[in-house]
Amino acid sequence: MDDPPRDDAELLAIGRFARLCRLSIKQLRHYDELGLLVPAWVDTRSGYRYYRPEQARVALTIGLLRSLDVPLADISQLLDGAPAADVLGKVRDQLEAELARRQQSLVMLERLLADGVPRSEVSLVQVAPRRVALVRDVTSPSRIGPATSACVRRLLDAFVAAGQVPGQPIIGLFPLDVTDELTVAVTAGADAPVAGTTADLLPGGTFASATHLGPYGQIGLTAHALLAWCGERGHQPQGSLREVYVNDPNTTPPDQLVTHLMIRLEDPS
Amino acid sequence: MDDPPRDDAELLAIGRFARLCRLSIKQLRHYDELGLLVPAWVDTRSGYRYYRPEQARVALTIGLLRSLDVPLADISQLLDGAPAADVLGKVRDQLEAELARRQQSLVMLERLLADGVPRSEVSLVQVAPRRVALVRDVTSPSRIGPATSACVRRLLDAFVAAGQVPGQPIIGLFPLDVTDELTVAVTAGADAPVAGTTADLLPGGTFASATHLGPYGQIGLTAHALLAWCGERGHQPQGSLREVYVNDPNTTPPDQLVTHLMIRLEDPS
DNA sequence: TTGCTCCTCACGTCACGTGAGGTGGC
DNA sequence: TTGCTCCTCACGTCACGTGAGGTGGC
Repeated sequence: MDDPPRDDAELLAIGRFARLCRLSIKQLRHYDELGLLVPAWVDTRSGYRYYRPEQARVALTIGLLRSLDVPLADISQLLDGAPAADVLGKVRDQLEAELARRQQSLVMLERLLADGVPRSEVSLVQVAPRRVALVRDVTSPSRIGPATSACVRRLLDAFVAAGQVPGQPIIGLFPLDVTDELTVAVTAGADAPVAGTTADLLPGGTFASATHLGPYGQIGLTAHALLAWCGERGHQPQGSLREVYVNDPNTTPPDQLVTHLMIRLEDPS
Repeated sequence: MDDPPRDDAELLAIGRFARLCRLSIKQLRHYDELGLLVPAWVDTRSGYRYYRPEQARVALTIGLLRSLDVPLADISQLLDGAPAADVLGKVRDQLEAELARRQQSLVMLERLLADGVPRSEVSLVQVAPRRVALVRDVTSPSRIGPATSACVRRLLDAFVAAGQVPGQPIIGLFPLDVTDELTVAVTAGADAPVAGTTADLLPGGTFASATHLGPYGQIGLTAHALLAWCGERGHQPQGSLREVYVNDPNTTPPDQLVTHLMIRLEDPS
């Protein structure tokens, strides 16, 4: 296998082939190492790589997919004959999720640019335990918004179906740890069990509380201020972050939505 | 400086501080190394890092900015007192550009999912040299679309102002090498010079030609097919990629736009 | 003392870009 | 032969995560 193939007049050294395919020499060497695009012939004594013109199509396809940020591992699967619908479908879904996240980041950045890092007023409040009907969902960080509104709808529907009236206000519960998978829950006051919901008891105690004014998408900023307040004082927040929804987002413009954010502090010992 | 500060009752070991700030221990150590967030005191014999509760606010701010993908170098500048408008403004602009690029990638991916990697029909055509009036602009890859339409407008305006009629069709010229900064040009036939434009002569010769049907944003796919055709045959494309605009995008729906893509091949020797 | 916490390396990630230092090909 | 092309390391990028192996603190 040390002999060049017969029609070696057609063979191109890596530099010419790279120009033909608009790839860098380093890229071609990298794709060779990965077995993604192996030269038609390699001179064993010099190590020189030689390509065939027909390999240009694959090379250009790799370049096209890379320009769309498709990872090499996925390109590899495609070239190995994996169904494009599966591989590219997955890539598209990931890209969509990433885009949604970045859009949110952009909105947050604009707000930070306009108002700076927030320093909301924080107060300590005593809260009594509360019997509630609860509905929950497991979701990803980027889908907190939709998942929460879906929970609210399910909760209110359950009250209607049961012929009961939800106790105001509606309160959302969110874990403080940021993980890939998190559980959001939405509650409303209920003295008797409500079918299709879980009966739960929200613990009382001392809470740190800050008020967020504006769209739900920016609650993170006020949560940051609240956590900073707790941290500065050495308080270790307990349990989950509570969001007390003061208005109905269906009838209130986003800029005027009022939400109380609350975190329970450890019991004094 | 080896003694702990007086009020060491307030000092927190890295683990407690990390939980307080929702950062990982590894992150805190990293920020220490970078000088971004230095512990209030470090035990020189054990190497243990100790933080003060008041440092939680800075730590949380770093976490907030990181969750928006602000690079540590920019966060560092912000903490050093650089104007937020400058630093975050730059970050926002970069994010916007990145978002636009990803949006385009998403559209391309959808099209690839629907139709697969394109294999357009390619033909060889002889083209005569052509006297043209030319308008050009230097832009970035992500702004090719807007930059091109701006050139078309400037070109047509120049013809109107000069009281001359542009020779059909309008042809765009694009470099084949992908770089950060590229020059796009738009031309229309003109026998006499037109004020506000450059007189130029488009060379004739043998061209490989493929026809793109659909929105301009997806011309890249047909260009890929055309380059693949050339590459397979070992043709080294010369000069720039020509786009011959057959329709007026103001009166034709994007899905029905017809564009001929042409690349000049080397002269037979 | 037992565990738990913390420490410092060192390596991996992803897809290359950028030299350094040397040799092969025409 | 002169240059030009190509070669193989090796290191850097960015912000950490993940062990390995060991020690300090209460």
